[in-house]
Amino acid sequence: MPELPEVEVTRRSFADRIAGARILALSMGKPLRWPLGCEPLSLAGRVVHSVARRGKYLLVHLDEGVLLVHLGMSGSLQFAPSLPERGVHDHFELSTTQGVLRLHDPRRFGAVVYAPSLDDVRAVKLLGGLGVEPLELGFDPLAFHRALRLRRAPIKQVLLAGDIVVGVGNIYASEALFMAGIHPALRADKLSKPRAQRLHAAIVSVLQRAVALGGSTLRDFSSAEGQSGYFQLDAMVYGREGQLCRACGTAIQSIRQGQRSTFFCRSCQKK
DNA sequence: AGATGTCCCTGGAAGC
DNA sequence: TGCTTCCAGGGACATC
Repeated sequence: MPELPEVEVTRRSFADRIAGARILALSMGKPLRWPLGCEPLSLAGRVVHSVARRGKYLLVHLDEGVLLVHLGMSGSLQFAPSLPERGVHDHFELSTTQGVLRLHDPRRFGAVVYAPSLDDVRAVKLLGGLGVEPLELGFDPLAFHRALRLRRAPIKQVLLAGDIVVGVGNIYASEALFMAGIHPALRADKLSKPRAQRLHAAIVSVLQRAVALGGSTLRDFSSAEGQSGYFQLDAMVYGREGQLCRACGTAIQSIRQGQRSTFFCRSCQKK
């Protein structure tokens, strides 16, 4: 599934090549998560200025307006001078003077939304509530601790909510909590400052490592749809229920938190 | 306001 | 073998 590192690798894979391109046509397949929000033909003639990222959203900046692209859980983007005939799961296509940008998304959890600007209500609704970027300087250990102290929900669910820090998905949340030795059901406001700092470091570490492996992930992902990603190959706890903890040998447990699976080691991770 | 539950969608796996 | 059910995932939204 496309996580923050894959979204970033995707961005880098075509940002430079599409910059400066003039849009020739835009066409949609089956409905995605949200409507585009404008008449597709009205974008013809506009120029792609740059491609940025915020959380798991790609921001395709045009000379006027911006396209917000989210890959959902099964989405992938291709950009090439020309592409093979469209398949049944290709639901968005942008033809430009420099190539074709295509979204392939079987489960259609993804989205492409047009907003006149980032200040527009549509963009603010999607991006306004996002927390800090975990791999940028704004992600500060002490500020992280202060933010956690205001939350009574289980730490795993607070991480997943994405309003304190973005990019910690279901897999990374379990892995980072294992790395920090913290039980996923612990109330966020019960983390001591040192433990919050450990968790902060674990999040940065786990995401940086994923970014470093992102290129191979992307290749795997596009060629092997639905295959377990690179991360599971050496996950410490995610997806390993019943298997032995790589650190202490205790059987890994699985619980449900907010309709999501959480994996942890009851011996290594304490409340 | 924060917390919680629901829903969107498809394909693959598991159960009958 | 063929059916049904469950599950995965991010995140907006409604409700309390």
